[in-house]
Amino acid sequence: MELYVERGFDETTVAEIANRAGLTERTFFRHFADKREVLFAGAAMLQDLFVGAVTDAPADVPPVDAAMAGVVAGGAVIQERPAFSRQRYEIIAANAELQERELIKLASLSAALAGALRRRGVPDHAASLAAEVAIAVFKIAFERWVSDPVHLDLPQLMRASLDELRTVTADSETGGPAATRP
Amino acid sequence: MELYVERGFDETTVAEIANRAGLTERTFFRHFADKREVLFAGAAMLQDLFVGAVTDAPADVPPVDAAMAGVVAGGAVIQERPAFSRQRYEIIAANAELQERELIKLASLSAALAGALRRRGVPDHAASLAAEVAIAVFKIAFERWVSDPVHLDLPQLMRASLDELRTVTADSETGGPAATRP
DNA sequence: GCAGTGATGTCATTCGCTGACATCACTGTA
DNA sequence: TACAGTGATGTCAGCGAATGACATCACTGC
Repeated sequence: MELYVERGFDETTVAEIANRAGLTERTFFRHFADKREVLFAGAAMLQDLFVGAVTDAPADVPPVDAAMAGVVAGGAVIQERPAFSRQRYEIIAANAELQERELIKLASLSAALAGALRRRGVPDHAASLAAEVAIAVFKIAFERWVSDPVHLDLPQLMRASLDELRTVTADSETGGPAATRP
Repeated sequence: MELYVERGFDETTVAEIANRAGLTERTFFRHFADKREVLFAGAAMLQDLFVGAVTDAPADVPPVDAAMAGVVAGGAVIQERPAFSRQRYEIIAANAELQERELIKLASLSAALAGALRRRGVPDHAASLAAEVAIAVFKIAFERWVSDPVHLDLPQLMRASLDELRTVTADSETGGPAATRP
C-alpha cells in the first residue's frame, strides 16, 4: 500500500513491491494470486463476518433485515480503521482494474449472503434479491461514509440508506407490492 | 467468440484471434482496449438505450419505475438474440476475469441510470439507490432468463422480479418505510 | 499530381504471471 | 544423533498481454 500510494498502482511493479518487502517476485506470487489481490487480503474474513451475522439473526427477522444484519456487522468492523479504509478506497477509486476486483468481491459477498439466507429458509429468488439490496445499501452507505471528511456512524448510515431505499422502492399506488401489476 | 467457444478464453491467445480475423495482433489492440473487451463491444450502445428509456419515461413516473423503464427496454433488445446472449453468457460464466469486466459494465450502467434519474429531478442518493435496485433486478431476471432452456419474456421476468423485490423489501411492521426506525 | 489523414503492419520492449528445480530451516522419529 | 519429510523461499527460463515508435499504404480533397 505504501508503494501504491507513493506512485500509483499502475506505476508500481511487482519487483518493486517484493524488493521493499525484502523478498523475491516469485514469493510475492506465492502469497497473492495477482498484483491486485494484495488490497483484498481481508475480504475472506469480512465475508465470514457478514455470513455469521446473517446466520445468527433471530429466526423471525424478515429476509432483507437479516441480510442487513450482515452488512451492518461488516460496517461496524470497517469503521474501526477509518484511515486505512480511506486510503484503500482512494487507491481503488483511482484504478479501473482495482474497481473490477472490488466489484467481484462484492458479488461474492452477495452470493454468500444469499446462501446464508437460503439456509434460513428464504426461497431462492427472494434470497438473491434481498442480498443484492443489502449489498447495494452497503455500497452507497460506505461511499457516503468514506467520502465525508467527518466520519459518521457507518451502521447508522446503512440503516438510513435502507429506509431511503424502501421509500424510493415503495409503490406509489396505494396497494403495496402485490398491486403493482394485476 | 468462435475461438473463445472452441478453446476457452484463457487458452485463446490474441495472436490466434488476430490470425483468424486476418490481421495482426497490434491491430487487434487498436480496436479493443484489451482481450476481454471484445465481448463487451455492444455495451455502450446498450447503455445509451437504457438511458434514453429513462429520459423518455413520463415525468410523473416514480424513480424506481423510471429506472425500470431503462432495464426493461434493454431486456427487450437482449432477448431478440437469444442464441448470441446465451453463448456470450456461458463464455463469461466460465471465466472470472470476464465476470469482473461484466460487473464493471453493470456498475457503469447503474451510474448512467442514476445520472438520468438526477436529470429528472430525483435527489442524489435516491437516484443511486433506485438505479442499483433496477440493476439488481436486471441481473437476477437476466440470470433466470438465460438459464432457462425455454426463454420466457425477459421484460416480464424483470417486472416480476421487481414485484418480488418489493415484497421482500417491504417492512414487516405495519407502517411502511418511514416507520422502520423512529 | 500531391499533401494530409487514417488504418494497418513491423519491431522492440516492459511487465504480469507460471512451471520446474534447487536450497534451506525446521520438525518428528528411529 | 542422524535422517527423512515438509514447507517456505530463491533462481531461472519462458509465455503472453499490452504499449510505444516508426514505416507503409489506401484514400480523399485540392
